[in-house]
Amino acid sequence: MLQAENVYYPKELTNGGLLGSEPHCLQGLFRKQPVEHLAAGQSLFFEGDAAKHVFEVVEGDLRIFKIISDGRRVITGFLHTGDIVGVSLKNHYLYSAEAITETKVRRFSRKAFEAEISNSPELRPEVFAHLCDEMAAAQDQMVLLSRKNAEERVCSFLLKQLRRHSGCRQSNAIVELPMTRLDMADYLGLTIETVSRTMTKLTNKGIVASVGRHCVRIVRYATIVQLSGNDDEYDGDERAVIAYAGGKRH
Amino acid sequence: MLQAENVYYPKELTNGGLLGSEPHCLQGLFRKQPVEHLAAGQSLFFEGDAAKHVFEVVEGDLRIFKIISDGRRVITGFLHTGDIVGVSLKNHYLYSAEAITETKVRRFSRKAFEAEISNSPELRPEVFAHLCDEMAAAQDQMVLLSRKNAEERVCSFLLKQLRRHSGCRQSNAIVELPMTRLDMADYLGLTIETVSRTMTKLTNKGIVASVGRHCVRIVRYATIVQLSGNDDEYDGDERAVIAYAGGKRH
DNA sequence: CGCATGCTTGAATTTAATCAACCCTAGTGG
DNA sequence: CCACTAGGGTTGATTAAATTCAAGCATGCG
Repeated sequence: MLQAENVYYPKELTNGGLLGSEPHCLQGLFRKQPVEHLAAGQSLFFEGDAAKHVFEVVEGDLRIFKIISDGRRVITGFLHTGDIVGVSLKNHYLYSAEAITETKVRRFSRKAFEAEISNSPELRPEVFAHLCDEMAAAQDQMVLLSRKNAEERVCSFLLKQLRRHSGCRQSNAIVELPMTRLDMADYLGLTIETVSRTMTKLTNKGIVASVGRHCVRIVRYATIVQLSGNDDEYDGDERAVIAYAGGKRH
Repeated sequence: MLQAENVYYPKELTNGGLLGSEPHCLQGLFRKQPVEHLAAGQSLFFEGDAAKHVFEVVEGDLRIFKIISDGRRVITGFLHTGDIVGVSLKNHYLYSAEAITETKVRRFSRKAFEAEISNSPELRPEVFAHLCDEMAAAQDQMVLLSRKNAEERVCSFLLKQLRRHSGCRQSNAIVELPMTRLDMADYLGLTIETVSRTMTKLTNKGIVASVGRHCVRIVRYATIVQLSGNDDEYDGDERAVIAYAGGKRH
């Protein structure tokens, strides 16, 4: 089921184990754990499995997904270097995780993880912030899936990828898309054909430029922001309140 | 902006204030707070506002929503008696909250709330569980919005409402729908017309029976479960693993 | 080279959205 | 008490967007 069954696990660190070197960030907890390798396509865990570990992505990309009754797949998120997965759940994983590219992860027992957290007033706010970010992302995704058309979805996605990797917001930035078109489709609630057509359209309009299959250059950043349907101009503290009246219906 | 500006707020309770009567559940924290009344349609807080309070719904129903650029509204959830709102965020509310029916709430300062939490090893797991539930609900909603058709959405919604109020899962149960059809539509990512048509269809097929505008009787529970597209038969610990192959495409 | 996989493109179909009309009910006021 | 009204809800006809079905293209790998 899980790979890496032959990896050696050192005795799990309890809070005692970190005396004198208390980590000040979540990633720090994983520092001493051995790195495990996942080949592209390999599963890290499955929806419904007992949630025994929390993971840090050391390098690579994964998809997080759920499968419903008749085989339809919904990707609820992608993970990248530095991300942590497995915090926001109780006893069982709510979703499956699978490597997209070759990937390196570190794991930490949830039990020990929770012990560390509850004993560290330093770390607790960080976990809380992590959960809030996850929640905010989920809400944005609900907005996207609920009310955005294909073009808006794809543009939102490109921006998200852009901001994740580089903090860079300029035109001419390069966005990596390690996942397949099917992954994108299952994340955006579209079909592979619609994603493809939309990408082509953006390319033809000169808004992005294709750089091979898994890479895109942002040509007109401002246009993408506009097409994404997020009022992203205002992402500071103050936010314009927009009345709910007479807008586009859907 | 907010109503109840003329309500008297007692000095906010810090952890000291609860000596000798430490609450063992989140709702307990609010016990001493005054009850505020909201008329139907009144706002509790707005997306983007500084998140100064956490709220407990004492009685009534609210909608939680976001508005995007051109006025499109997305309802990300409904709140009912006993629910707590405002936990999973950092400095600003991520959404607006509005009373659907006449509603009573209690508020608690976030600062004091967080102090209580971080000083109570009893309460912390409860907050954590709350966040996990919120997260799980968000994921289910993403699945619904991403891959379910109108009928599946409406059936999923009816089941959710049914389970929320009564734990009752039988046929012939009555489901209250205090919200309008527009609320349902904006929650389910549909239009009001599609919601209406779908409800009519379910009624004509004898699966539900209409009991006035805001009420429905579940006639064939099993059928609704089936139509909801959730593999809800298995909600114990073990879960069937379903291969991702050859299912309905969308 | 030849195959497989992933991606693109085109045409037909389907679902839900849109546009438009009408109905029902609760609440108001004469 | 009844008529009127406004808001919410339903229903029908038409349209639009995305899906589905189908074919072909590109890239990478044995």
